[in-house]
Amino acid sequence: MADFGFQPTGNIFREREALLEEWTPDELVGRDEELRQYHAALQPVIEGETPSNIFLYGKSGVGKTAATRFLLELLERDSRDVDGLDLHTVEINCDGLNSSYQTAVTLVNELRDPRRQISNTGYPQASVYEFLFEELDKLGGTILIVLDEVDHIQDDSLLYKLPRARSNGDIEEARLGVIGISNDLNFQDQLNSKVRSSLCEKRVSFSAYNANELCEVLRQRESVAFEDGVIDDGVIQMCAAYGAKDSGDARQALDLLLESGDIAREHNVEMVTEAHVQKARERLQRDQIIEGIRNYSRHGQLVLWALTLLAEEGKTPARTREVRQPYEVLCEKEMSDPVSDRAVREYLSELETLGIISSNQINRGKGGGKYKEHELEQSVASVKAGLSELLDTEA
DNA sequence: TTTCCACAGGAATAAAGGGCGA
DNA sequence: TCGCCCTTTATTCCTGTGGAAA
Repeated sequence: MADFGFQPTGNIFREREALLEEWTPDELVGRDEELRQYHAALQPVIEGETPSNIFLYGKSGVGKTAATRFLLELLERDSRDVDGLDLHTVEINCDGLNSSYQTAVTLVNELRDPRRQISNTGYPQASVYEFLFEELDKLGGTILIVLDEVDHIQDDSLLYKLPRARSNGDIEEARLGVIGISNDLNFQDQLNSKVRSSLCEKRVSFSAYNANELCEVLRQRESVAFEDGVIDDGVIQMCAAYGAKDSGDARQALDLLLESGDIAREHNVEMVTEAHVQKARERLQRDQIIEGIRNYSRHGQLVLWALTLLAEEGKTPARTREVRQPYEVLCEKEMSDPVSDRAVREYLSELETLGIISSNQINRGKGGGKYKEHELEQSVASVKAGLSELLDTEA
């Protein structure tokens, strides 16, 4: 058997944490205008006034969450010097929370003692809101609630209630401000007009990073994260180019740099090269697929598997009914009944949202009709690797 | 200008499952 | 244990869409 003992290697990292999402830099690069607007929207807090509700929007990885953490840290620091200002911030990520109910439960548990947590089901909605307002009032002072990825909440109920809690008499002691963060640029339009006007009192739009800005961001982190001279020429540009291609996403570019460093360390080499970036990209794509469909129902995974088989045979883009044929064969092998056409359409639509496949609408007019064609957005090898890992673990 | 096609996707509804309080 | 209240996952039904063909 191989020797799995742990020995320190020649470490290329100085402070690896600087590439992680939770790390907040001393200075945010390339976000000056966004920070100026955001700062102005938070100003009432330090004046001791009721906070504005703020809505941040922009594609993923453009610095919305980082800017929030950066400014809230400063705000908390400076608020300590202001007499009579008692500031609290609560941050939750709504990814995986589909409803107002689940979000309210998460907020209650965030505010409560670990011994008094409530479960995710079983309570009437009104009781959960009652618990929430009770906890907020108990906390008192000025409370900023950050709802990251707020567009995942599929109903308006909580977003309607929170900004009105004080005027409706649900809370008496606390002053409440809601900061909603969304990757979905159309989210505001989908909101009920009353919710929109209260939740989006102040709006800050975050534009995508271009390749030059991404280079700046990566260099800033690289200088902290890595030892001097371990990054090969071209590695930063390559990560930035991939990030810019992925709609100006700094998070993906940073993940890519981190993974490249990890791969170099695994191979016990002293330099991170472009070859490591290539390898890291494949690994991240596979992980993205696994993460995206980990909690998917079996049929959702089979639909993706069916499209992958078609891609392997060079039969993509494929229309929905063409995906159905291999899907039914897979169901037969699994000895389970296939789901309806409607459900297959729903799965394909979700896979598109996850960025795992892309769908294109085709209209062939009279006699041909209108339909969608789907193809993989990631390489067949990555999808197969991701799917087999999931299907094997579940088997 | 109207017709037609092939779906897409919204809405209503059902079934199954889990936690809570009485 | 039972009824209630919530969830997720699915089905059925139905309307809307939009560009080529008639």
